[in-house]
Amino acid sequence: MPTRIIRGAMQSRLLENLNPEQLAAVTLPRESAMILAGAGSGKTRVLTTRIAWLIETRQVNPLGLLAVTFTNKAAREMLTRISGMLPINTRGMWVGTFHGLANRMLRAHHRDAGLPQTFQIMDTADQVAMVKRMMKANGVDEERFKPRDTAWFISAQKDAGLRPGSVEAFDDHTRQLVEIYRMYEAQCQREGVTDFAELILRSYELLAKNEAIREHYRARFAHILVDEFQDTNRLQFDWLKLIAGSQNAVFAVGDDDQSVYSFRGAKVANMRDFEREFNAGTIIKLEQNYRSHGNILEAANVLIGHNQQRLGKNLWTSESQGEPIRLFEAQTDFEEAQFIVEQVRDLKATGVPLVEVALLYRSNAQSRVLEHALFSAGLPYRVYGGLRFFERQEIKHALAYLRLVANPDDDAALLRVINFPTRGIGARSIEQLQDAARAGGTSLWQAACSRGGSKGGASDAPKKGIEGFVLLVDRLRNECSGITLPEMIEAVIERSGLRTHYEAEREGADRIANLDELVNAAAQFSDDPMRMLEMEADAESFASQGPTALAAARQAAGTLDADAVEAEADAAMMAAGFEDMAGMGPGGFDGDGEGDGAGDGGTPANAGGGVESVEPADQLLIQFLSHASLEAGDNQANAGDDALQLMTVHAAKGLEFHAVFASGLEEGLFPHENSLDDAGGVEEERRLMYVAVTRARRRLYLTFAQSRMLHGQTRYNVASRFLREIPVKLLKRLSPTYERGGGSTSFDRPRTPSSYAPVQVQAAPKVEAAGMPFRIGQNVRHAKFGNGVIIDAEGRGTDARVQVNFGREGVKWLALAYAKLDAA
DNA sequence: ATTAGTGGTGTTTTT
DNA sequence: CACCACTAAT
Repeated sequence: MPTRIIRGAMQSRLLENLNPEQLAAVTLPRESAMILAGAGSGKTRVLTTRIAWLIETRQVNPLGLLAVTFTNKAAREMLTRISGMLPINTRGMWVGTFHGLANRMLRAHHRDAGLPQTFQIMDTADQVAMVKRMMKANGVDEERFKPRDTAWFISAQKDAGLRPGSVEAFDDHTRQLVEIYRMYEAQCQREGVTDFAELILRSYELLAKNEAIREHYRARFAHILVDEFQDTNRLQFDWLKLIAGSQNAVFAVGDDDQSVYSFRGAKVANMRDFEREFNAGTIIKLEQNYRSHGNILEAANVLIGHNQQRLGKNLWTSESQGEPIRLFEAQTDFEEAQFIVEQVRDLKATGVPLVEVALLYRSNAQSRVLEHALFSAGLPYRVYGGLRFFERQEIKHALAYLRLVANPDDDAALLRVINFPTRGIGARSIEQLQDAARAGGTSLWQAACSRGGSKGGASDAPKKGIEGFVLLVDRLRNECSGITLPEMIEAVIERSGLRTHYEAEREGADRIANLDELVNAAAQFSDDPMRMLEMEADAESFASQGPTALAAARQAAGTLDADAVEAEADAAMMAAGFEDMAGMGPGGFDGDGEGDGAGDGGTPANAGGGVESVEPADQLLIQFLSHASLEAGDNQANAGDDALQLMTVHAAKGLEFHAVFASGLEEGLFPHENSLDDAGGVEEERRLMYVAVTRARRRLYLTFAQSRMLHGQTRYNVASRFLREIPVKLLKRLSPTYERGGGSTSFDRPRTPSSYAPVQVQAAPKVEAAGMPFRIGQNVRHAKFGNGVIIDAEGRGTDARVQVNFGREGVKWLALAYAKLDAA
């Protein structure tokens, strides 16, 4: 076969239509580099084309590169695009999220990492529950140390790479937190569970401590590519450094203007530090935007220009100005929703598919009103975020039973279901169990077994309940051997009594449906080709456990031996038209070739067998549970339908739409009030706004409401400062279809920085007929605080007091007898 | 010992 | 409003 000709043709096709900067980035030599990629500048394209180019020009074997993203969606997207560009099988490639890849590495080397093969991953809720248990057990004051905050503290330490012994505590409070951290950590180890941050920290430590493993991965991954680099935290930064060593090239793509995850430990400073710490030779800026029309882009540029802390970058487009940005001021959140419904209908009527329309908001709570309006209007929509599938309580209950089947020492799982459905085990019994477990240094499960079994004696009622529970789980475990994953879940749902329980519940129909959906999800997962990725990781674990283990694995696995793996990899290469690469070691540089191959061989279930006598079906179960933790799943099923897309601005990062509605643009909401006091908080909110604006290709709506129901009460807000930062010439004011009288509004007022106040409400309710000259919703002026709006009032005559929202100056109660307030 | 009912509290963004 | 912790009734 004339390989050279094919290769030449493919190469030119790959690099077609790249602009000079993109081309330079894609074809950089093997050295670390930072690509400063603005919104819509073809970031993902550059990343994936670079991967394809490296493979296609034989600079690297597909298995010799590592590509890291933050979201599962981004990882999937990358794999899809790569397979679209090259006729290769992406299976087995290390492309995934930090957490996913760390998990994969830990599964492969669980012994060296000090974890049981069956280790589970707790989500945030589990983590908080565990912290709470630790605090209770050790008599920590729950008033002074809130479980949520403490869990957050622990994660933050891990994100910084700090174990309890390394945290610097200068005050009692911190010392106590560290103490809880220490207990938490010990408990996790006892139970064989991890949390999100632990995956990466543990993986980091594994690489740091174990030279053989470190060198293995360093030899393998000649090219490391990182997406959304601005979102990396310190630990992830160090993790990358460790894998890269001094030889491997790290291709980092990021945009400091889109850094919106500092609350989760992300450090924009990592982008600056990269150059120095990774010896980056090159920095390339991608500034041509291919997404948005001129007006939208200009608005984004001006907006982000208000930030001081920037690496500096200015997007441009060759597109025309396009439509003006539409601005709508509603009186209420309800009216805002109505307006959006109208506009969406118009868009739909002009032929815009609803999946091309996004409805964005700052916080999940805002989706309710919008959903209500859309539902009433009969417009199909899909909400991202919020409570996701695997986070629903019925799903977590079912999964907890499965977790116990996989690992009975998982205390969190046990506590979740030991009395659900209720079987007469109350707080007191559980407490006794916990005492026994602590005394014996065992898991709750072990305590439950000895309690139910040996300690016969008195005819305790709780003993019966616990005994029944132990029996149930044991029976489930027996039943689960030798059946498929969906069958296991079916068995759990039936035997545990979950189905019966929810059938009896008034609102249980949805929950039953979700449980059935879980069985479906498991069936799909069992057939999912993506899952093979994980399978292969296990094949690798044999390799890294040395020749003896490898030999054992070969025997035990039957179909899987090193030769088969290599044959498989070669076959894939041949199929891809890379016959000259077949037989080449991974990475194209090293020669170890330690079974870094795909290992399904047509009998995937066998790949995980051997070594620790974990049954294939159990292996699948463990993978499914990891999957459930790491990818919480979407929360609504009908993904294929043409539906309006509802999501937070955070969730929208990386996406683009024909039309975008950014709603709730009010002071206190966006920018969010919680972010106003900390340094850099507003700048991060502004970056978030920048993300929202740059999602739109052709049409952008900015909406806000003067009053809004939030947490059960009406709040009177003023227009977001971000709206004022957008040049008026780019905006077009819209009115609702039913024209309300003219009159100035908060948006028309003089744009002094401190006047984020006024709102005009036409029919404000009268509070007090006599002795109260002001009405709720009325605009007022105060000599010191500036313009504001009345949001509450009480008393009359000389006792009369009003509560005024002065926007940036805050919300204040003022006594009319003293404060001189004028109607504005 | 469990459950149902009540009252207080607090709220961003997510792998 | 939604979630928790606590209390009173079973």
